[in-house]
Amino acid sequence: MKNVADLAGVGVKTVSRVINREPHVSEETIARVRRAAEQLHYQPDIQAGNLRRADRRTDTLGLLVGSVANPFSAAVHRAVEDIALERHVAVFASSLDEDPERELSSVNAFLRRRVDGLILTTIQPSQAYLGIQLDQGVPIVFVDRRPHGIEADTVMTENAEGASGAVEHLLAMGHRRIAYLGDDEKIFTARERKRGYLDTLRRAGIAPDDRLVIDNLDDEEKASAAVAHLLALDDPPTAIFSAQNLITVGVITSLRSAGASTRVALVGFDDVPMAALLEPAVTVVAQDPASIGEIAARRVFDRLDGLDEPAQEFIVPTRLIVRGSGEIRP
Amino acid sequence: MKNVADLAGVGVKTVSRVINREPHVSEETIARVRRAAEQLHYQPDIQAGNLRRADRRTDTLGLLVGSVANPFSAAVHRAVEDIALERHVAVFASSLDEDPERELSSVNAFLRRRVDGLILTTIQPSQAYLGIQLDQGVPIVFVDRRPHGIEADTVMTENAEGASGAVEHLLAMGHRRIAYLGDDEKIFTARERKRGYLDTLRRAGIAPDDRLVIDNLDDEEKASAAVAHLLALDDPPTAIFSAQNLITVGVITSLRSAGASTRVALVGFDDVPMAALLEPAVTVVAQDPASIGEIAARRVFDRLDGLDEPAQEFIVPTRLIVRGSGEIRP
DNA sequence: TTGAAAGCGCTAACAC
DNA sequence: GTGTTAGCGCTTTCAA
Repeated sequence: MKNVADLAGVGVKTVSRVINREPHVSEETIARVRRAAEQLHYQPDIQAGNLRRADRRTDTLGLLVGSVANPFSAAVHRAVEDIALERHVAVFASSLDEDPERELSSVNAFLRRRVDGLILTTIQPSQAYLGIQLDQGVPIVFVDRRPHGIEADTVMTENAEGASGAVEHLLAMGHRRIAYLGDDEKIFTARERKRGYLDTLRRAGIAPDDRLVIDNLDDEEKASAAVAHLLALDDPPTAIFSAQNLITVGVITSLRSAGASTRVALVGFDDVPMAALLEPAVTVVAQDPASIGEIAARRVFDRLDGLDEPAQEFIVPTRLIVRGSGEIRP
Repeated sequence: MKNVADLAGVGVKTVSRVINREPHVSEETIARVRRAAEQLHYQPDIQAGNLRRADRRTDTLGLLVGSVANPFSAAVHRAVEDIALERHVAVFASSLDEDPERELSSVNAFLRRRVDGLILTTIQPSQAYLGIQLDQGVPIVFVDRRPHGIEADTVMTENAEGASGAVEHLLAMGHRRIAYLGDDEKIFTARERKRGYLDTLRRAGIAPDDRLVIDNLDDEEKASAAVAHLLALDDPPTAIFSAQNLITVGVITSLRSAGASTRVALVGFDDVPMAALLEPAVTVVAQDPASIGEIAARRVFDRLDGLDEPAQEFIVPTRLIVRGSGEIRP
C-alpha cells in the first residue's frame, strides 16, 4: 500500500480510501491510485486490515461437517457456500470423521484464524468448551446434531419423527417383524432415529425384538454382514428400517446377493444416490441438507448483523419418498 | 498476549516463546504462562503473527473445484484436506460452477487472504493473469484441467486415453455405431474425451457420424432428451459412450424408460454411484479423484518446502470397470 | 479532500 | 533465560 501511495504521489490513507471505495476522494486521485495499484499488481491484504478495523471481521466462516466427501455433508457445504458468497465470506471446510479429537482441533484451527462464525457438526459428549466464544459474541450454529452443555442455535432433521414415519409406513404395509439397522449410539442422529423406531413399534403394540435391533454399523460391509445375520434367523424380519445412507447401501447389496431384495421390504433414512433407478427402487425418508445448510448460514449472518434473541432449534422436515422397496408386503 | 504477559508477570516475547514452543524458557515460566493463558481463555491470532513472521505463511490453502457438491470434486477436496491437515493447514473450498466470473472472484478472494498455495479447477480461456503470483513464488497447481497462457503444475485424468479405452471396448464388443454424449466443449475435459472418441473411431476405420455426436449436455435432463433423440433415428446407435457422470445418469434413465437398457450398450466416463447395483450394472472408465487431490496437495507443499523444478504434468490413470452395460452386443 | 501518527496482535532482532 | 523495540500491512483518529 505504501508503494502504491508513493507511486501515485498520495498518502497511504488515500490509497485505503480508494481501495475501500470510501467517499471524499476526487475522481482524479481515484484514477491515479487505481493506475498505480494496477501497475504494481497490488492485492490488498484483508487480514491485515481486519487487525485494526472496527468490526474486526475476517469475512471468514468455519464449517465442520461429517465428511466433505459424504453427499449429505457436501450438500450442506454447498448451501453454506452459496449464502456466504453473497457476503464475500470465504468458508473453511473440515471433516469430523466422528473423531472427538478432530472436533477440537478443527474448532481451534478456526478460532485461531478468527473466523466470524462457526457452523459445526459435533461428536464430543459436551460442547460446553464453546461457551466462552459464544459469550464473546461469536455466532455458533450446530447442524445435524444437538450440542450438549451449551445453549446455541441448532439446525437438524426431524430424526425421530422421520424414523417413525418410515416404521409406520412398513406397519401399514402389514409388517410386524421390522429390523432396525443403525449407526453408533454415540451419534446424536443415530439415537434419535432409533428412538423413533422403538417408540413407533411400542405404540403399535409390538414389543421390539432385540435380535432385530443392530447398532454400531459404521460402514457398508458391517451393514451387509448384519443383514446376512438377520436373514439367517429362524424367524427373519420381513422388513428392514435402515437408519443411515451408507447402511442402506450395504443392506441393498446384501439383500440383492441373498436374492431377498424383492421379498424383504426396505425403507432407508436419508436418500441414496440413484435410488429411483434400482430394482426395486428404494423407498426412503429423505432429508433436506440444502435447507439445513441454508438455515444455518443465514442464522450465522443474522447474528453477525446484530440479531439478539435466545438460541433456537430449527427442525427441518423429512419427506417419505415411495419408490417400491418399502411397499413389499410380508 | 499482552494481558497474558501481565498476568504471568513476564514480557510478551516470553508468552510468544511459550505459545510457539520455542526453546530457552524455564519450566517454571512455561507453567506460569500456560496458567495465565488458560485463565484468560487466550487464543493466539495466527494471522496477526503471520504478518511479521519471516516465512509469511498463513497456513491456509485455496481450493477451487467444479462444485463441492459433486462427488468427483468432493473426493478431490477430501484428499486435499487430509494432506493439509497433516501440516495444520486450513482449506478454503469454493465451487466454480463453470462460471468464468466465479473463477476470478474465487482466486481473488484467496489471494486477498494470502493463502500459501492454490489448487484450481478453471474455466477462463486463459490463466495468464496468475503469472504474477506464480513469479512471486505462490505455488499453484491446476487440477482436472490444463491451464492456458501459463506454465504450472497440472494434475489431470488421462482423458483422451480413457475415452479411447471406452470406445475400444465397445468396438471389441462388435459395435460400429457408437454415439458420443458430452459436455460443453469450452470445458477442457470434454474436448479431450471427445478427441479420444473421434480418434479411436477413425483409427478403426469408422467415419464419425455427426448425428451420433452430441455436445453441450450440461445436466441429466438434456442427456435424457439426447438419448430419446438418438433412439428415434432411422439407424440408431447400438452403443453409447457417455463422457461425464451426470450425463451417464441421464442416459441410464432415458434408456430405461425407453426399454432399451438391455439392448443398447453403455460405457460412461467417471464412475457413477451405485453403478454395480443397477440392472444392467454400468461399465465405466473410472477416474481416481482421491489421487488427483493427493498429488496436487503434495505438489503444493513440496513447492512450499522449496522444491524448485519446472512445471510438470501429472497424468492420473483411469481404469475400465467392466460391469455389464458395456458388454451388450449389437 | 487529504495525510500524519498511533495502534491492531503478533514476531524478529538484539540487548541484557 | 528474558525483555525491549521496531515493524508486518492495514485502519482509525484527528488535524490540516
